[in-house]
Amino acid sequence: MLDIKRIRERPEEIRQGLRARGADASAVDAVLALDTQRRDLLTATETRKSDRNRISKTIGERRKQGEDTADMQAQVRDLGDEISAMDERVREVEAQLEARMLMIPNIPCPHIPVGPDASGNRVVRTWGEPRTFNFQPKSHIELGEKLGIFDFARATRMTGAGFPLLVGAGSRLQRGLIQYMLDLHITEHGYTEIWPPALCNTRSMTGTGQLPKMAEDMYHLVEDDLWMIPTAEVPVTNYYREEIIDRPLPISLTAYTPCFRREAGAAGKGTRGMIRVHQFDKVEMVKFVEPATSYDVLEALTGNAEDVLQRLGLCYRVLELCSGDISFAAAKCYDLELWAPGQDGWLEVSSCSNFEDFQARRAGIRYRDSEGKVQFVHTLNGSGVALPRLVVAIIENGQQEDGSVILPPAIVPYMGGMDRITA
RNA sequence: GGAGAGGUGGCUGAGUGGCUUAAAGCAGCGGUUUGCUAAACCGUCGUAGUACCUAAAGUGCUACCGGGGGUUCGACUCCCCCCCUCUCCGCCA
Repeated sequence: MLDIKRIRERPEEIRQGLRARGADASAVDAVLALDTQRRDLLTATETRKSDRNRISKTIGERRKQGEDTADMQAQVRDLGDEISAMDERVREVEAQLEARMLMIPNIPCPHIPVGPDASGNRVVRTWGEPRTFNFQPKSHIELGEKLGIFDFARATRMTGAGFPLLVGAGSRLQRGLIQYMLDLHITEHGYTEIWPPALCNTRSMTGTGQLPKMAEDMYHLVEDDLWMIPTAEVPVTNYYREEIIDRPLPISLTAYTPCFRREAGAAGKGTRGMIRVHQFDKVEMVKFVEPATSYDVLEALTGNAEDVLQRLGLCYRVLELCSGDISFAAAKCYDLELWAPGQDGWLEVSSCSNFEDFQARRAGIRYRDSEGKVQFVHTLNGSGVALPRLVVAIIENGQQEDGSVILPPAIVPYMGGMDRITA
C-alpha cells in the first residue's frame, strides 16, 4: 500500500509511476477525493465526540453534588445519535478508500528501465556459457520419462493435469536440491531457517499483496477461508505482521515450502512437462531491512540466489525487469533465468524484489530507528531458487547422448554419492 | 467435537461504571555518580488518525485494554456473539 500522505503531497509523481507500469493513473484522483471526504467527516465527527466527552464528565460531577442533570443527559443522547450516524458514514468512506488503496500497485523505482512489457527488460549479465552438443539435445519430458524419474500420466490420474510426480532418482534429486539450497543459505549467507504453514489466512495474503487482486490465481479453501500459498513469501513475510520488530535489522529468513498456483488463463501456454505446474517447490529468501539499505540488500539477495546456480555450474542470465513487467508489489526486480537446451530457451527460476515499504504498510511491519521512532521496514524477497525448473535445467544440461544425465558435483553428496542418473 | 479457565502497553501484572492511557515492576532512552564494567539515584518512556503550523518540533482533539455489537449521559469495568490461548476429556498422523 502506498502512503496516503505521499499521494496527497505529490500526486503527479504517483500518476507518472502508475503510467510507467501501464496502470490506471486516475486511481489517484479517486483516492484523493475519498481522502478529502474522509478528513472532512472526521473533523466534524470528532468535534461532536469531544463535546460528548466533556458534557458527560460534567454530568458525573453535577450528579455527585446531587444536581438534576436530565436536560444535559437528553442533550448528550441526541448528540450520541448524531455521532452514530456520522461514524457510519466515516466507516463507509474509509472502506471505499481502503478498497481503492489496496488495488493500487507499488510505484516503480525511478532508476529501472521504462517499458510496456517483458520486451523492455534488460539483460544485466550472463554467467557461464550455454553448453554445446554434438547431438540433438532432448527435452526433460522425453529424458525424464525414459529415465523413469517423471510420471505425468499417473499424476494426471491421481490429481489432474499440471501436478508433478517425481519418482526414484528424480524425487531424490528434488529433495537433495532443497536440502542443498537451505544448507547454503543458512551456513554461507546468514539466513535463519523456518518451516512455515502452507496455508495462510486472508489478512496475510493481503499483507504481501496477493489479495485482493490475485484471488483467482490462488486455491481457496472456502470452508475455512484459508488460501494455499502461491509462494513462501506470504508466510515468511507475515512472520512479523502487526509487530514492531524488537531485534536488530537486517533480518534474513529462508524457508522451503510447496507453492500452489491455479494458473487460471494459462492453459495451453507451456503446460506440458515440469515448467508450468499447479504445485511446485521452492526455497525462498526474505529480508526485513532499514529503508536506507534496501537497494544494496537487493543486490546481495540476488547474489545469494546466483550463488545457488553458480555452485551447480549452470549457465544463467540476470534480467532487470522494466516498469511494465514488475509485479504488483515490487519497486524493483531482478529475474534469474537458467539456460535449458532442451527448450532452446531460458527458464525463470528466481525473482528477487525490493518492495520498499509497500508490504510493510499493508502488513504493519515496523521497527524503531536509531532515534527510537517507529518506522516501516523495507521488505525484500527472492527465490533461492524454484524447483522443478532447476531440475529441468540440470537434466537438460547434464544429458548425454545415451539419455543418461550427469549430475553437478555440488549435488552429488545429497544424492548419496550418485553422480549420474541412468535408466 | 465437549467441559472449564483466561485474553490489559515491548514484557510481567493491578484495575468490577466517571478521578485510568491505564498502578507497580522489568526492559528501553537521557542524565548524575564512576578508573572501566556493574550497581545506585534522578528524569523520560504507547500506537494511530486528525487539526493548527511552510516544514520539523510542538500543542489540541479523537480512537484504541482479543474482534464485533448492545445497555448507559458516560464502558477496561455490565450484557450478547465471534476469535484465540491454556487445562481436562474425546478423536487422530
